[in-house]
Amino acid sequence: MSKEKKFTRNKQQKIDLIINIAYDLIIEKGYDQLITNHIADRAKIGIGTIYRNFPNGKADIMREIVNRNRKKIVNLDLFSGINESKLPFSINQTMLNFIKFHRENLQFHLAFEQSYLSNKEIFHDFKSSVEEMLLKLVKKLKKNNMFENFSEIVLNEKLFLIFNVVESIILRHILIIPLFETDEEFGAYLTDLILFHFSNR
Amino acid sequence: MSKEKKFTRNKQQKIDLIINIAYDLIIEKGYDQLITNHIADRAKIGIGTIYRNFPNGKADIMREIVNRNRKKIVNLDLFSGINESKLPFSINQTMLNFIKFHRENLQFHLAFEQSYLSNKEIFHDFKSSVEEMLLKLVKKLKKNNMFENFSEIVLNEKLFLIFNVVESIILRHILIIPLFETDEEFGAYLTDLILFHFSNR
Amino acid sequence: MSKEKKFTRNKQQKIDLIINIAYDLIIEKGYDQLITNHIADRAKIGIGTIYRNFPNGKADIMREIVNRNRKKIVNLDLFSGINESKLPFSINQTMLNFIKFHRENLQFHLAFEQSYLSNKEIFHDFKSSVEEMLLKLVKKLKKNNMFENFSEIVLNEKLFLIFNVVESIILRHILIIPLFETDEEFGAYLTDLILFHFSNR
Amino acid sequence: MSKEKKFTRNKQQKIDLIINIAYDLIIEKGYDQLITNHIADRAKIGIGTIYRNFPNGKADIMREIVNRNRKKIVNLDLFSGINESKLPFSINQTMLNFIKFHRENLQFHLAFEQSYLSNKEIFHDFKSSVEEMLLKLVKKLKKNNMFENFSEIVLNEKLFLIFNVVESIILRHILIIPLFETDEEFGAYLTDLILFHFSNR
DNA sequence: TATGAATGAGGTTTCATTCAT
DNA sequence: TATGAATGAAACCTCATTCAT
Repeated sequence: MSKEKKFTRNKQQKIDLIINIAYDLIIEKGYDQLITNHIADRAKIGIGTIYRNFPNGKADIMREIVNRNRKKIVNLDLFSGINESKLPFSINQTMLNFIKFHRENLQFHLAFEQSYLSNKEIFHDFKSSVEEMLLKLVKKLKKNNMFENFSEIVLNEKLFLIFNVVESIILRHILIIPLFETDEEFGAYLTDLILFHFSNR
Repeated sequence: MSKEKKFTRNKQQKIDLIINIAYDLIIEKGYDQLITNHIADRAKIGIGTIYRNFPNGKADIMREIVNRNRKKIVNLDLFSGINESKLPFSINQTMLNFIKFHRENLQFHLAFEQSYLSNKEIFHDFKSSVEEMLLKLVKKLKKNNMFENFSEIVLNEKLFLIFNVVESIILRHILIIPLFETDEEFGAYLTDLILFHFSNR
Repeated sequence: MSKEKKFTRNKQQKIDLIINIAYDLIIEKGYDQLITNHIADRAKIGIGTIYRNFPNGKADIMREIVNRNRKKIVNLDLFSGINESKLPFSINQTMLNFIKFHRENLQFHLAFEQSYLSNKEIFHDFKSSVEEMLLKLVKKLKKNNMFENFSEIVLNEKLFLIFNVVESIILRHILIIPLFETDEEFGAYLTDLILFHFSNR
Repeated sequence: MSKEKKFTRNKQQKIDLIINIAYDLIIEKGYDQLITNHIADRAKIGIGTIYRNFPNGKADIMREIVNRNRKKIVNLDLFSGINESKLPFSINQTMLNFIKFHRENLQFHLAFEQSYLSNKEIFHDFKSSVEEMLLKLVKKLKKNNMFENFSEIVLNEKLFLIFNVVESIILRHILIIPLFETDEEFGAYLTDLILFHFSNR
């Protein structure tokens, strides 16, 4: 097979290209500087091709980006390392990872916030994402015989609350106002906070 | 009764008018739909008047709006009702007010978030606002002989953390994903959360 | 017969149209009254088309106009009729043509001056134009065995000086202050002046 | 008389202030960047005061600037040093001064050209200036018994031509395209050129 | 199906001039 | 008479979207 061989990219490849380039541009410049023409230029495709594949332009593209990158926004997988037998330690580890994870995906998170502030629809996908991932997480924990004193429903509720609380605090810390001087302190605080949720409340 | 005059001369009045109309427009349409020409049209003033008073247009206007409406964003006054002798109750009241307050100022908060995501400068004012108000709050509580087992510095730190944590959770609940079904439940949760911060941590 | 079409697609045609209309407008109103919107209006094209083809607007357009009309500014071809065997006469003819040429292109010359007084870049093209045309002229004269007592380099230098001197005097005469009452007198003076440059200097 | 004493500037002082500041601004930024509001700002007077004294704004101001600075544009005084008994030398000196003079007033000359290209009226004053100064110069030379073989009228005509020719060449050299490598060469050339005008022509 | 030239509404900003105070 | 706030036409330019090819 010669490397010279040029093949016309098929539909799916074009879509992938558009999404990837749009993602890069968002990280580089932010959501409000995401210009459809720039995407076409950098992807070396016609602007028409973008509109053929994403009839509502920018909004559709962002929606697809969010769908493909849910894990960069939500990622409940990180919580699956929690181990009841060594709770504080495993939670602490999880939190440190969670903080790190948010720091790494800072730009994307910013863009995501920007986009859903002006386009609520993007948010639907996010919500169902959280619910779906949470369900999986609970199933997994239960399979590992964790938190047997909580019913599946209660565990689901608890984790849902914890996830949202922890995430909003981390985002505030990273995006808005630093609340702790080191990640270690911050992680310790979040660990305490989670344990508080599992206490007699 | 004055005749039809081509010009009306009152700088401060014009500035106020611009700010008020811009505020209304933001509430109605959001920050990215805040258009200088629309402000001028609705205020029935020349577009030049806006740029005379706000040389950087939209950015300057938003900054001034934020400055004038800090209390709609931060408002730590609400916390001054906390009474150590009947802590749970007074905190609960405070939280209910705090939730209500955020719900009332939802649109503005949204606009504020939108604006500082694309214009970091606006944020400086917010930060110093928080710090300043916090200082006042601590002084007031101390004067009323509250929390005597905490030094002023420690109390300041604690309240800073509590404020940010509570606020980010409330905003997530209101703007993004509802975490509780009723405000009473939510208030109760936040109360517990605050008490946790005052426990042996 | 084509139906009414919303878009007409012919990049080069559009570019030519823009340039031609801009040229006309410059002749009519001068460089500082050349407004991108006016060009679009008169050409019945969208303003965006102008900015697509000339990203820096007016400056780019003027630059292209100057490039396309170099001969209306410089035109050393006129000098190629110089015949050493009947020098005074051929020079005189050349000068009369040169004067006439400048009078015909007066408005454009004015616009050109206006434009390069506020936009030095436009000038680069002019300079290289002069040099290039001069080189061609010298080659041509040499091929016709003219001015054999001057080396190519010396002839080039002499003609460069003569061209600039003559041109600046003609422009002063036409644009600023009339120096002679008739073109014949003026032509005779310029002829003498050129001969002076070919004398023992 | 106390230095504290504040006196209201009278009309003439205001006019002078406006003219001086406008002149400075022109030198700094060029004619098309001369903004009436900037003049008022820098002069610390109201914009209304400018329009009271110069009802046609910018145009009137430039006209007055030109009137007051004729000598920076024309300055035939420089020619009064010409001495028939040592003609080449005195002309050469004059030319070197003339070149230097133009170089020093380059910015102003540029602004002057810019202004009269878009406002021909400014030019009237210039023309009469040249004529008037020329008349004085001729009278002076005659009084010193110079050029006795030319009638006053002829001398006037000759000097008028010489002045315009020399000036246009110098301006081309300085503003547009350098014609000589050193001022000495340039001065020598101009000297020859002037002598040519005084020869049997 | 892919292209990208063309569109033009809509945004920002400037600045000469007017006129109420 | 001096002021400078106010004006607003008019300039600039952007970019999501359409559609002829």
